[in-house]
Amino acid sequence: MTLPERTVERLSEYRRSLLQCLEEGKTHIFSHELAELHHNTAVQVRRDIMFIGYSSTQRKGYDVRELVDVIANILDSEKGLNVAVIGVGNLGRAVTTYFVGKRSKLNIIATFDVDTTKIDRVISGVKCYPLSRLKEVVEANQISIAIMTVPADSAVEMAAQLVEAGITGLMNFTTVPLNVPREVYLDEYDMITSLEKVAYFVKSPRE
Amino acid sequence: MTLPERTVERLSEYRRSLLQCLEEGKTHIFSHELAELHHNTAVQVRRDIMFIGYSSTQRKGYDVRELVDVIANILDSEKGLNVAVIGVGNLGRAVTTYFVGKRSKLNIIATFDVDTTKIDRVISGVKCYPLSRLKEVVEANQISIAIMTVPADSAVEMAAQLVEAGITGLMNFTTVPLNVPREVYLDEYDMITSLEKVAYFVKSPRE
DNA sequence: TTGAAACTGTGATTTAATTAACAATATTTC
DNA sequence: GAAATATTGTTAATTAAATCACAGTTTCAA
Ligand SMILES: NC(=O)c1ccc[n+]([C@@H]2O[C@H](COP(=O)([O-])OP(=O)(O)OC[C@H]3O[C@@H](n4cnc5c(N)ncnc54)[C@H](O)[C@@H]3O)[C@@H](O)[C@H]2O)c1
Ligand SMILES: NC(=O)c1ccc[n+]([C@@H]2O[C@H](COP(=O)([O-])OP(=O)(O)OC[C@H]3O[C@@H](n4cnc5c(N)ncnc54)[C@H](O)[C@@H]3O)[C@@H](O)[C@H]2O)c1
Repeated sequence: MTLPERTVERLSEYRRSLLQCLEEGKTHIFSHELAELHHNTAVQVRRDIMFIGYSSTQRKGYDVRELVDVIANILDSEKGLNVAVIGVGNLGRAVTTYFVGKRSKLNIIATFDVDTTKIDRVISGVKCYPLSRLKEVVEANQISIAIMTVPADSAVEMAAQLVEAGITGLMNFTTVPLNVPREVYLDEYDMITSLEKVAYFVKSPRE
Repeated sequence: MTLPERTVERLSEYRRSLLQCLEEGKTHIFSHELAELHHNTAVQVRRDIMFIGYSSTQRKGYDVRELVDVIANILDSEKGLNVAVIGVGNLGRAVTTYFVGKRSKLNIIATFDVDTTKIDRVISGVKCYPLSRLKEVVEANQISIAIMTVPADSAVEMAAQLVEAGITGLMNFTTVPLNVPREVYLDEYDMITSLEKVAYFVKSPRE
C-alpha cells in the first residue's frame, strides 16, 4: 500500500521537526504540538500517523525517537538512493551545494553538463561528467533519481535520455511539462507558476 | 470570486504554452491539444476555462490570442507587482538572475541581505540593500511580494519583519514552516520534502 | 440539406482529502 | 479510588477536486 502524496510530504516535514525536538531533548510530543509546528491540525497529524500504523503507548504523546524511526522506515531506503544533478548552471550549482551532506540517505554523487568547460569540475565534492557518459555513470553508480536543471529547450530531450538511462525518479525544475512512463515518478516544480500564483492571490485575496 | 489554487496554477502554465503557440503562428487550439501539452485531460482544461468565463466562439477551438488576454486579465495586475528577494546566497542569486526580465508584470526590483560585503552589489541590474532599510525600500517602491531565501534560522524572524514591512505575498524557500496573518498569501516550497517524496515513490512505486 | 463527426460546456457522479465528532483510555486531582 | 481532564484512534460527515456522461453546437462530406 502506498501512502497519499500529501501524507508523504507531511511525514518528511514532521521528521525534521521531530529531529529538532530530539536535539532539544524533547522525548514526547502531542499531536497538537506537532500540528502547531507545521500549519495544520492535530487531527491531520493523527490521521497521518495512523496511516503509517504507529500508535503511542502512553497518553504522554508520541515517543519522538520511535516516531522518527517509523518515519525513516517509510521514507528512507535501506542503503540510501543515489542522485544526479543534470545541468550545472546557477540553479544546478545551488541545489548541489545545498544537498550535499544534507540527507544521509540521499547522496548526490554526480552532475552532468554539456558545457565542456564544466566537465571534471568539482562542486562540493561532486564531479561533473559529460552527457555522453550519462548511461554509463548512472548504471555504474546505481543512480535512481535525477534533478533536472537544464535550459527549457533541452528539457524534453533530456528527460527521454534520463529515462532511457534508467532513472526512476525525476525532479523537474525546468518550466517545461514532461511526459514520462508511469513507472518513473515525476515531480515538477514550476517557479514561474508559483510566483504568478502568489501574484494572483496578492491581487485577489481570498475574502 | 477567487479561483481554486490548482486552476490558477494551470492557467499560468496554459498561458506559457499559448504564448508559445502564438510564436509558432498557431491561432486556435482545442482543449485536448492544450491538455496534451500539460499532463491533464481535455475536460480539465475546459473546466478551467469555464471558471474564467471564457468561451470559444467557433468550434475551431479556442482563439489563442483571446485566451491569452483573458488569462492575463485574471493573473496579471494592471501595473505589475514589485518583488524583492531576501537573502542573496546561492539560491537567491539564481532566482534573481532567473526572474529578471522574465515576466513583464513581475519586477524584481530589490534584494536584501545582512552580509555587509553584499550590500550595494548589483545582480542582473538589481541592487542589494541592507536589511535595516527594508521597510523604507518596500514602501518607497510598493513592493508587495517577497521571495525568501535566507538561512533556516533567520526564517521566522525574517517573515515577521516582511509582514511588518507590508508584504502581502510571500514565497518561502527555506524549509521552515511559517505562520503569517491570513491576509498575507504564503507559498512554501520545501525542496527537501520534494526530494524525499520522489525517493519514497522510487522506493514504493504506486501499485 | 442531411447525417455523421468533432468539440464544447456543464450538470451529475466519483474520488480524494480534510475536518468533525466522539468513544476509549490513560493521567491527574482530590 | 472516583471524578475530572487530556489525549488518542477511528468512524462518519464534509468539502474540494477531478472525472464522467451527454446534450447542444458547428463543421464537414456527400
Ligand atoms: N535559476 C533559477 O532560479 C531557476 C528557477 C526556476 C527554474 N529554473 C529552470 O532551471 C533551469 C536552469 O536554470 P539556470 O538558471 O540554472 O540556467 P543556467 O543557464 O544557469 O544553467 C543551465 C546549465 O545547463 C547546461 N546545459 C545546457 N544544455 C544542457 C543539456 N542538454 N544537458 C545538460 N546540461 C545542459 C548549461 O551548460 C548550464 O550549465 C532552466 O530550465 C530554468 O527554467 C531556474
Ligand atoms: N540552495 C538551494 O538550492 C536551496 C534549496 C532549497 C532550500 N534552500 C533554502 O534557501 C535558503 C538559502 O539557501 P542558500 O543555499 O542560498 O544559502 P546561502 O547561505 O548561500 O545564502 C543565504 C544568504 O542569506 C543571507 N542572510 C543570512 N541571514 C540573513 C537575514 N537575516 N536576512 C537577510 N539575509 C540573510 C546570507 O548573507 C547569504 O547571502 C536556506 O534556507 C535553504 O534552506 C536552498
